[in-house]
Amino acid sequence: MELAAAKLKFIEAWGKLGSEWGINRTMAQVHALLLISPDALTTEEIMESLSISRGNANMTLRDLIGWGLIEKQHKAGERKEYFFADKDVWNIARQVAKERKKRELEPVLKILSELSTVTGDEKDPEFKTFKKSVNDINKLAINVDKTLETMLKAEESWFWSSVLKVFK
Amino acid sequence: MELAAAKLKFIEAWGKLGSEWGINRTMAQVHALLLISPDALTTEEIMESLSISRGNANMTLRDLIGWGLIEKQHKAGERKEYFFADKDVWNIARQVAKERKKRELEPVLKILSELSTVTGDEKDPEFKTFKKSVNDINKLAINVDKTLETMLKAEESWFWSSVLKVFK
DNA sequence: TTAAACTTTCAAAACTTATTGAAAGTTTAT
DNA sequence: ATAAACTTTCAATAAGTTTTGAAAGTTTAA
Repeated sequence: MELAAAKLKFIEAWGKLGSEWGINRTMAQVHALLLISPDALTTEEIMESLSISRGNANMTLRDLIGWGLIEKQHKAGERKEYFFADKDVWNIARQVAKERKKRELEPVLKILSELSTVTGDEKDPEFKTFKKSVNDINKLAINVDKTLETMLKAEESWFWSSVLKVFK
Repeated sequence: MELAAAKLKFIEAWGKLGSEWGINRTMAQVHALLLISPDALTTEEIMESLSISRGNANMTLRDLIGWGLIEKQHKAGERKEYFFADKDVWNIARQVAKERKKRELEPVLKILSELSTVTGDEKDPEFKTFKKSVNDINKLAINVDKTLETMLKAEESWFWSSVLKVFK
């Protein structure tokens, strides 16, 4: 396969994966573009490469910075802003895990612990079923949270060797 | 908190979480409703509880069956179909992991391994950067895949005790 | 200053996805 | 066979999300 075709395919696949996981397609595509680009790119170049508008490019770049996935770079003697992506895939995974944990898992944990406090008649099947489901989900969510916490602190090789030891 | 209020809150939270993770909100809500219901419910009851149309209820229930999260139940002497959810949270987690692995991770792995075969000039920074990113993502995805594979086969308590040993 | 270079904003439009509801289809009991 | 009970389909519509692009805002150099 040609490099140019491969790049397009990668950008498309990354965009599709993103949208299946609740991440805006364009955002995933811009990220993909920067991931495979050896140099930092300008807004103009990104607009051009992906055929997107200035407004869209600007907002998407802002969001990606918010996710900690890309950074601005200034080149001496130039006014333009350049953008580049962290190329360390383990950092990327951690960054995404960190943000989703904060934005989604933590609010859910909070609600679950609130819901765990519901009181009622232990003889009522409605109450018993509710309580059991909520408690079970709560326990699972706490384990997921702990695992993510470990991942956030860990070096890649150590993390995977630990997790994959499970196969031994 | 009252049981009735807690139920509503649970359904709402589950729906929101679902939509953040690329799962249709209504589908997540119907699942939540069945999860906390001690008895199987009819389409009618589900429509009523969540104020959704018959068509929507029917399609959503079908999708949930497709995901292996709920089942139809027939009651002796009744024509109506009843639906109930598997209440084992570990089974649910495995089922979701299994489906998403199949629907999303596997296609991506396939593309990544194709993209790994791109050939080019090792001196070209464009080529080097592309290759490195694709290879690194590929390795990470393979580890994720292996971990999910283990999870799919594992008992809950064994899986988490293995994974959480990482803390020792 | 001024104006060119560049960035940000946001209302309107385009696109995507979810939902409705009525009609068609199916099954069962009589 | 018929009709009642129930389920499924799908075209139309609504709701939600993303994108555009022109105008407003900002920064820099001269």
